[in-house]
Amino acid sequence: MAGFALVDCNNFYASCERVFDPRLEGRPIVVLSNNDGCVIARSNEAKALGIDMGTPYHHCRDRLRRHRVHVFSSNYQLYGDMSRRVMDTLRTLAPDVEVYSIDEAFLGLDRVAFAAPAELAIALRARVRQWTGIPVSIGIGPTKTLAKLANRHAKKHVEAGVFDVAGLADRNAWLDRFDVEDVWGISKAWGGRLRALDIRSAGQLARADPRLVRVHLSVVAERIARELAGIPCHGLAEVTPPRKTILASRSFGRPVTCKTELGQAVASFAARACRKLRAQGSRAAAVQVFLTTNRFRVEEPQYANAMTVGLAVPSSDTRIVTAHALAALAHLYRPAFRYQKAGIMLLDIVPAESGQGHLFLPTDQTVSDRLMATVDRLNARMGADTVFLAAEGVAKGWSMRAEHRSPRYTTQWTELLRVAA
DNA sequence: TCTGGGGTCCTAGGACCC
DNA sequence: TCTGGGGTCCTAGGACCC
Repeated sequence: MAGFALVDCNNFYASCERVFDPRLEGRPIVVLSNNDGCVIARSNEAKALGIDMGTPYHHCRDRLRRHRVHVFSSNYQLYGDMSRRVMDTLRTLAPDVEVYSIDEAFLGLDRVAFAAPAELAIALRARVRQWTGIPVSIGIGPTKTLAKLANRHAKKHVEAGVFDVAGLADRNAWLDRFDVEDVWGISKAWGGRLRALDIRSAGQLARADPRLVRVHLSVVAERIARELAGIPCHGLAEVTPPRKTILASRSFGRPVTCKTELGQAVASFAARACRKLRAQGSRAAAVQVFLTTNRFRVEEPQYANAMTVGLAVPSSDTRIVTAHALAALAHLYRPAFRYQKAGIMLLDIVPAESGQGHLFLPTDQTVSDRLMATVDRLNARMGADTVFLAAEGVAKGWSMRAEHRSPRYTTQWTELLRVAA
């Protein structure tokens, strides 16, 4: 049984909030981006009210209030943990799972113990719902791109939430019902260029000459066309390769002008990035620091800049990375600007064990590695920010806004769900 | 007052080498 | 008037995704 299934959690963030507060069932919900900036998730009821994805919160706040929409700040500790539970549940019935995003997974169908893919899908859907409380939709097809499209169909048009392309009598006619922009990987911009070639529907793209698509767009688009035609160009990527870049950045809850506060923010980002770096068993050989004013405030003076510094020896030591990041910040900082965002990116990432030494510097990292491992263990066990560098500061007046965050029910001892008070 | 964060891949062009 | 050819590596920018 070849092919792929795409499992996609329905309105994932909104569904996570509902799991822990069933009163929200049937009520409109939106979830905001970091810093309570934009709407990034909506329940079906909120979609029906015409709340668009990506709308700035301050543009729709009054409408949300009028319609009694329940508003949540992003709660990534909760969503990340719920995601892990969903993925673990999928693995109980499907041995080959590629976690594609926080709310999506591709399954390989070669080794599953069901007569038909749709039977597996129905069983999975029921089990995920029962074990985690999260509703999912499942699309099945001979390529990832077709499974994606099948998922879209399942979510919109199938009560059971499962759809298999193989059951179609006329796949071309089915594909013709989708706009070309509905296809995974075809954005609005590419859709426009395809329309100029008179390719308007998914079906037309599937039937187009892939070489023509390559000439006018790119090899990436060519693969999409081939996949739509049923020719697999992408396999299942079960093991996630280590990240090649690691980014940690945030918008500030209010404009920041003070160099000390910027330094504390950058130190906090460095700590987060280094934790991710160590978690995947890597070291970084370069650090980039960037900062920017608020580009939406056109009446204010604007400044954005970035600087990359190399490390003598690849490191995952928060102290070393922070020191380099702060040195870069000192070069970048200009007084008299109102900064809105800063961040750091770790680059030139290498496996920790294959670290090349330094000709003249001592490179025994045992002490550093043990210290960092201890810090990570403490923070994992006792809660984030139990131990941190003083450079991060403690007041954190620049922290992002999160005025509507629900409790972190599953990851913080102090925020467990209260059944009776 | 208020507009997210975190990734990947591909391509073009310049630097540099023989 | 004439001024090689072919390759690799790096980087910036642009495209896409959730």
